[in-house]
Amino acid sequence: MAIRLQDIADDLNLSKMTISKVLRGQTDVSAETKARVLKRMKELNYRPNISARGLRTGQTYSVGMVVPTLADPAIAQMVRGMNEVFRPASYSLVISSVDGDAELEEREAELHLSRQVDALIVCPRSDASDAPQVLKTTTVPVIYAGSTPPRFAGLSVGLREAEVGQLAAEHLLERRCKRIAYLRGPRTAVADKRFAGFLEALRNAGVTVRQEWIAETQSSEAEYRSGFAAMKRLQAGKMRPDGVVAYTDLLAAGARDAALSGRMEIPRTLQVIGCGNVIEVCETQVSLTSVDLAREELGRRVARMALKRIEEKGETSQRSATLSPRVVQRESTRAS
Amino acid sequence: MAIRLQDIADDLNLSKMTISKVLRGQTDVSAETKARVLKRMKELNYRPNISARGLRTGQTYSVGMVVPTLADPAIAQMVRGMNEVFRPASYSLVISSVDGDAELEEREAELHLSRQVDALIVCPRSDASDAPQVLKTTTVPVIYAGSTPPRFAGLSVGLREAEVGQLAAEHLLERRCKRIAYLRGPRTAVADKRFAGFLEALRNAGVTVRQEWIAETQSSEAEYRSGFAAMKRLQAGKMRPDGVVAYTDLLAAGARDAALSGRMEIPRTLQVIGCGNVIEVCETQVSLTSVDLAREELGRRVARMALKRIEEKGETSQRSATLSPRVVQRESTRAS
DNA sequence: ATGAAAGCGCTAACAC
DNA sequence: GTGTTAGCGCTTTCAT
Repeated sequence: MAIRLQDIADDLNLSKMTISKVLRGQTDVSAETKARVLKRMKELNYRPNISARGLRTGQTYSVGMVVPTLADPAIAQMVRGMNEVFRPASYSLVISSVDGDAELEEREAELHLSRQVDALIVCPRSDASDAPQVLKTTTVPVIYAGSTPPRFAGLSVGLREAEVGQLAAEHLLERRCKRIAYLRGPRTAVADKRFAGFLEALRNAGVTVRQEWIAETQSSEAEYRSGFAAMKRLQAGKMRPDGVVAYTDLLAAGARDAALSGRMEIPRTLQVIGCGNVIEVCETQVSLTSVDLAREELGRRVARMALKRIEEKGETSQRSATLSPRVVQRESTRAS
Repeated sequence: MAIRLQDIADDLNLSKMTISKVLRGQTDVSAETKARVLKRMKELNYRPNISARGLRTGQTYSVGMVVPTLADPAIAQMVRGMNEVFRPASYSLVISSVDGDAELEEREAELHLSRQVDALIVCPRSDASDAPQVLKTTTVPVIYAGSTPPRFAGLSVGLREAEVGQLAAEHLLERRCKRIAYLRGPRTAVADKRFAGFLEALRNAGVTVRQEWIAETQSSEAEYRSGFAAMKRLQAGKMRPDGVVAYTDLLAAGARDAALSGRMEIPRTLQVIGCGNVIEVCETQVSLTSVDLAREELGRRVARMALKRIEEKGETSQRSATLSPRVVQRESTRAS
């Protein structure tokens, strides 16, 4: 077995209490003793048993996180933001990925609670209509990251999704686009909100929305191809769009490449804007203007909220927060 | 506080031992009692405290994993493979991302040990020359995933990196390429091995390697642009390559797009092959042939190795394993 | 400044 | 089939 407090105590003819005090930086230990203890700890490669400590104190300094998938740059960004806050506070983030499986999400959330996390962060699956059951029966703080499922009355940090569509539309309108197409993406709550924002911006600008320019795209697989195909279809119509808003950067990239492979020039005859601001995708070819979804900031906010809720044990002085997206301009739209 | 075994025991006028037995599926409990207990557990939303159990049994059923970054599709694939093995065995994978920081890697590994993981999996940073110090002073099984750092004498599951370069070269040679360029990527051990394999394949085929076709590319940032620029340079030379092997898919994509934007046709006048088989990157434009790095299988193997090592407590009947890559053909190279 | 006792929630080993 | 005792490694509380 590994080295324990007791071993060090025996070794130094002290009680384990004294060792424990040194370990936790208590001040009522003589400097000399403290030095001896620390030295021996190093030598023996002592590592405190966090489970045991947690059992005693009721705090594990770990925060659970449930995400639909790890293969999503947005998640990686959020996690980076969270760690920025958690690490300095000595908390660890324990992530589990559930591959979009609702049942697994339930099980993993439960597992986290069993492991005594101090808080639980949930990134809802895109099609989630409800929070996992477990979360309703726990006193552990739960925070939603990205959006709150409709029937969950808890804390969350979200993004003004409607603004995403709105900003994208306004960006193109400011650049004199008159015929703006939209690549719709999946039929999820998030996608619907972005689309609604897009429509509203056009309406506010007095620009008509033509049904034929609202392009349905395939499911999340093969997004690029889906965007490519949709753009080809749009180009085949008699009225060609002079601007495209796409639900994701990959859709936008597909649309861009379809346009380039046709007769279009970007941004001269067609301007394109995506969502996500995923650099690996945006910084290609004629680079893509994109709506940044503030994932890192979102991660930071969620983490800070979690820490606060952990501290205040019970009374909840807190409110959910919502962030705004912003446009990052690149070559696929004009400068002014 | 949460519900404990004791609460259920009190509730049902049983000893907590009986409850514990039901919890763990022991058979020496009457069917009737068992049913009552299970029912009450459900009702009260009882969740066993895994820390406490771990403290007692010395097993936490969690496996730590340290990765250089989460924003890497290869990692996501490995994790999927691991979970495929771990979940059915009731183990959880606890991942921490260290953003390529050696010191952080050390700290996170230590943290995992403090949290009493049953095994530790490490994905070495690309520039790692040595394993974290902590790992030398622990009895917990440690397994390297992807490659073993030079000075670490432990278990690992790796990939025959030289074969990656070799397969790529052979793929192009079989397709009648005579003038094969190579986009080299960063100066890491892995990149060097792939390059060595590439050189060997050419030598075996009696094809000369021209220095001017070995293109240095920028650091990992902006890979696409780097590949694009490198290809432009190659095209500007008097002897133009008729085939390109790139260290990553993103480099390959950049090279492909540079070629397409010039006078080249792919695969007719230029054939391109990348490494990584990242679908989001490969399935674009003229889709990219790529060397698949068997990440999911690697994850599975690592996980199985971890479970075995956990079981056999001490004696180590095991040897490291090495997997082979394989080529996935797409449009950027010819059919035959 | 140091230490003894008790107990966090659970389970192994053994009675009954 | 059920219960008792002891203890995993640590910290809290209170003596000394």
